[in-house]
Parts: sequence; structure tokens; C-alpha cells
Amino acid sequence: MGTITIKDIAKRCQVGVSTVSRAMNDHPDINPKTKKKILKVIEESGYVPDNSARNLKRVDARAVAVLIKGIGNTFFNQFIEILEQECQKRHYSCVIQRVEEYENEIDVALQIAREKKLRGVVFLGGNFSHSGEEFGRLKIPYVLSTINSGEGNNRIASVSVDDFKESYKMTDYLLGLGHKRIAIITARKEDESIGKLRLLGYQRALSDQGIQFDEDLVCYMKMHVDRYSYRSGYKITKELLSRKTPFTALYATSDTLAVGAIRALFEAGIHVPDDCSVAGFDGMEAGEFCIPGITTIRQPAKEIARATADLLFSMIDKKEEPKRVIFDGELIIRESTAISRIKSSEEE
Amino acid sequence: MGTITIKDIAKRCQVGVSTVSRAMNDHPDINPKTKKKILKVIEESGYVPDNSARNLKRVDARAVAVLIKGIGNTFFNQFIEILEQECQKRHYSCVIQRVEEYENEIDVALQIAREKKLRGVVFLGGNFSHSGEEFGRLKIPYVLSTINSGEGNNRIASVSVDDFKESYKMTDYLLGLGHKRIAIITARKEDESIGKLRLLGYQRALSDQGIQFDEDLVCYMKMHVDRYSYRSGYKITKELLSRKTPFTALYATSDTLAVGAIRALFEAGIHVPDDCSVAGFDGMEAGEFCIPGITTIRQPAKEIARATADLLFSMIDKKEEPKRVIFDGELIIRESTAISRIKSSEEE
DNA sequence: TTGTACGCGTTATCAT
DNA sequence: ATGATAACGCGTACAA
Repeated sequence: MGTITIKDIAKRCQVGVSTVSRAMNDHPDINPKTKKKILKVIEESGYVPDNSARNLKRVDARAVAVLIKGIGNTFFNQFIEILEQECQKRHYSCVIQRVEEYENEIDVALQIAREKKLRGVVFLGGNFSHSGEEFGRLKIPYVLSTINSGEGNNRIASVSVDDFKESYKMTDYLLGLGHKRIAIITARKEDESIGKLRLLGYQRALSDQGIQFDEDLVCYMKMHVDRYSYRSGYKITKELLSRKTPFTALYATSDTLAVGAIRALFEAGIHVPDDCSVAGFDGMEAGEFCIPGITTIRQPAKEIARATADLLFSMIDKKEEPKRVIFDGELIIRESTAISRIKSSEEE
Repeated sequence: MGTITIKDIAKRCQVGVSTVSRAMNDHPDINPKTKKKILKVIEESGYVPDNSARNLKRVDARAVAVLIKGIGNTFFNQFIEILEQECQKRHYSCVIQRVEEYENEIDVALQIAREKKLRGVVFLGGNFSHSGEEFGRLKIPYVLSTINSGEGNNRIASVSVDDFKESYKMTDYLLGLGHKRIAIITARKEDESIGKLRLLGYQRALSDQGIQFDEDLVCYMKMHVDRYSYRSGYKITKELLSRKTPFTALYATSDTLAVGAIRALFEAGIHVPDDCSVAGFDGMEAGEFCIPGITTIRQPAKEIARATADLLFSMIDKKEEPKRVIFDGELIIRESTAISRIKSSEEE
């Protein structure tokens, strides 16, 4: 005996397969009594319909997908939750698909769009330095979220904060506290996406204040280490300390990195924020509950998620044009940053 | 024009569909030249094969799946990584599937096993209080990981630590420090799985030392709050403090809960570990890098993952019988626990 | 080495 | 309200 199929159910119920299909899919044209009977038999027999066959046949699945690169980024969790709610509201189903670091998210999107007959896709995370041409292969609406599609790419829909601007904001805040030697932990050198924008914002803020950019204060994330982990922040900071380059503030471009960084400083006998200020980015739980609480730029995850859904569905339904939506980040000052003591002594 | 299919490719290349199929699937019986040509056309045309159709035809996919309930549990990340490696080693593909909190993991397993023609399944996380009968519906090999299938269930394969024993170990350690009033944060009252085992271990350790169990020291997690989050630990501890029930140690049954708890204590002016010891469970990054470092029971995630793969594949390949594999947890003493001051003063 | 034709399990169309 | 049957796109046995 092989697997049990819709035909077997039909036979047992002494009806046609189409009737069984109707029973399963809540079609209107069916006698409630026969439907009930069929569903009962299905239940008893433990029949499980084959989704592959369904997807193959189905023309339209009324579904969208979220492609996530870098699961484990806790930031994405509430994001997904909201997105799912928004989908439910509109009676869409929502498939969540993990994308490996080495995979090309567009290829993955292409595949599962075909497989599941999707109407739209949301890209979450990842290094989006794809050319417009690559995106052109994807014929259904899509939105990049948490990612800036960049000045030149108005044709690509995106919802995010302005990473350059927010990074500038944070750096400027640290500068305002009197810090002149601000180290930064940023993405790998090859990064052409968020990491680069945040680094650029930092550099600009520095130069606007007439402060010389010092490459010795920049820590690039290692390729192999799993990016944005606590350990990553910890190790990089250790290495930074071994350089003996003095700094009075450390700007880690994610809250998790900041937590690890604070630990490394702590072990080196450097107290935060008295001896050194530390700032993060993202506004995640990690930075809210640790001690000291971490000064950060909060990305309005909920608003971004909702706007992402709105934009995607408006493109699907009303054939609206792609556009870029930018949210403001919020500077949240907590306990990890303080006025530079160096400044005070210098000024006296 | 609709979607482009294998037939279109065949036409353009002036070959039969089977030749195209052979080219895509690396079949041996094909002229390298024609293969090359076909692949080139595929590349140019942007053709994407329909996985639904493939899965439908395919008898055997040489694939397994990991079903995860409670993504965001950082504990699972390295676990998955290893599991994927083990799959690769054996030339299996591995599909990772998120399971919603409200979903029945067995139903999900049934569905995707059918859809993707799986050979095996790993269940990660979730409250496994399913009856043997329910599991009986799943005809392919499966392993519960990080979960104890329980004394009575030798027929169900599982790899985990002994949550009862490890929880006992931790409680006993706290007791050994002289703590007599040990509060505990545990899963919701209805939990019949890990949470219950950990609570039971705590109770047993207490009674073995002749200490009265006090219901006032038990904090159950709220249903709605997202379990095992920092915030959850924070809120519950706040509530515990408002009870005014004195305690000198707090045992949070996960490291993330512990982080939140420490924050709540901190805000109440209670210093850890001087005024109150805090312990966690799991051995996650969160507890390793925060300040103070959290005393915990480390679950050997890597070993568990490897053993899970070994067991699953041995069941698949060699038709070995399901069995229970138990690993020892490791008590890691860090900075969040210390000798009870109450004890010292009492003894003087 | 290659092409033809059938069938996988389901849904949709068209009769009845 | 129901049943027969034709697709859906692909892999594969078989024939060439």
C-alpha cells in the first residue's frame, strides 16, 4: 500500500474526487451532509493532501512570502509577527523562508514564487547590493524592508530608516558629549549595504565637526564570525583594545555587538560609561535589559512592518507604483553613554 | 504568454523535454555539448523549474526537515547550523520549517513530509505532551531534540539533557550556597513538558534538603507574553518583587529570563549577586556576555545536534530502533551567584 | 545519446 | 449537488 490519496477517500465515501476536493476547500456547491461525512472519513483515515499537487494545480495561492537573511537577528521577530497579522487581515497566507548567508535572495525568491504561486515578496535583511537588472527578473511585487534601496533606485520599493542619517545622528550625539576619539564596529569591509551607510554617516559626522577620521578606530567584522552576535562584539573589542589606540567612546553598529563590547571593556577594567561610552544601534531587547542599558537608535520595527505590508499589498491590489518609505529612528539615551572626561580635563 | 516551462526550453533548444530534464538534474546519459547548450539557454531565458511539479513526481527527495517551535530562541541557532552540516555530509538536503506557537507540530510534520517526500524529521522546541498515538501517525523516522520524551516513552527517539536532573543540580548548587528562599521563574502552569520537569527538579532538591516548598516563590510565565524573552523575565520579576515575599536567590529557567530578572532587581536597588543570587539555564550567549555573567546549566548544543543527526540517519539508513539519548548538562558558575549572606549571619 | 508518452495528486471545467 | 475528465509541469520508462 502506498500513500493514501484523494481517490481513496473518494472511493471510501462513494463519491467523486471533485466532491472530496470541494469538501476540503470549503466550496459552496456541496451538500453539508456529504461534506460532513467526507471530512469525517478524512479525519479517520489520516489522509493528508499533497501540497505539491495542490500548488501545481492552483493558479493563485493568495499568498506572499517573507525572505529572511540572518535569522537570529532578534530584530526580525516582532517584525514577522506583525507582518503575519497584516496578511491574516487581508486573508493572505504568509510563508516565511530562511535564506542562507551564501544564497542569492533573488534566486530563492524566484524559486519559491514559482513553487507557491506567490503574489508578492518581502525581503528582510541581507546585503542588498543587487543591480536593478537582477531585480528585474522578479515579476511580482516586492518590498525591501529594513534596507535602503539607495538614492538611485526609486524603482525599487523599500521601507526602512535612513541608515546614513541615523548613524550620523548617533555619532553627532557622541561628539556632543565631548568625545573626539570614537571607535566604531561596523560590517565587513566588503559590505555595500547597511554597514557601509552606517560607516559613511559616522565619517560625515566626524568631518562636519572637523575631526580627522582615523582608520585605526575602525573595526571591521570578520568574515567567518557570525555577524552581529554578542561574541563577535566581544572579540572585536578585545582586538581593538590590543591595538592600544586610545578612544573614549565606542559605537557598535548593533545592540548585540554593543553588549559584547561592554563585556570586553569590563574585563579590561574599563568601566562603562565612566571610562568609555558605548552606543549601539537597532533598539533591540538586548540593549534594553542589560546593565548598563545601551544608548541606541531605535528602529520603529512595528511601523516599518506595517508600512511594508501596506506598500506590498497596495502594489499587489491597486497596482500602485513602487516607492521608498523612510522612517525616522529614535535616539534612545540610556546608561552606556556619558560626557567625555577627557573633554572636561582638556577644557580646564 | 504564461510562465515559461521545460517545454519551452526544449523547443528553443530543439531537443526533447527529457533531455532538458537530464541536463538540469546532472544525469550521466547526456552529451556534454548539448547539456552545456541547454544550460546556457536556461540561464538566458531565466527559466525556473517548478518545485511543486518536481516534488510531485519525485519518489524520494533524500531530504529531512527540522521543525522549530519558538524561533528566536537563540539556543537553536548553532543547533541548526550543525544539523545542516551533518545533512550535507550525508548528501541530504535539509528543510527548516518554523512552527507557530498555536500549531500542532505533528500535523505540520505530516504535511511537509508528504509535500517534500521527506525521509525524516527533527522536532526542536515546543511543548511535547503529545500522546504516543499522535506520533504514530508519522510513518517516517523522527527525533525529538532538546526534549525529553519521558520515562514511559522509550519508543520515541529523543536527544536531550535530563531537565529534571539538571534543574535539581542547579537548585542544589544554590542550596549549597546557603540559600533557603529560592524563587523560581518557570513555564506557564499548564506546561507539561520541559517547564514542568525543571520545576519538579527544583521541588525535589528543596525537599531533599528538608526545605519547605513555598508556592509564593514560584512565578509562572504568562500565557500571552512571548515566553523566554528578556522582557518576560523583567516583568515577572517586577511582579515577584511586588509580592514582598523575601528571597535570597532567583532561579530563572532560561538565561534570557535571567537577564531580564537581573535588570528588574537592579532597578529595585537589589545588587546581584551581593543582595540576591540569580541563576539561568541553557548556557546561551546572552548569559555569557552580560554583566554580571550568569551562572547557568549549559546544554551541550553541538553534541546534542550531532547526536540527533546520528540517531535520525541511523534510523533512516540502518533501520535502527528509536532510543533515548541523554547528555549531561554542565553547571557553569559565573558572577551572578554567591554565598547567601543570610546564612552567614544566621550561623554566627 | 535522445525523444515520446504516461502518470504523479490535485483542482477546475463542464456536463449531468 | 455531483461526477467524469482535462489540465498543471515535471521525471522517467521505454522505445528508437
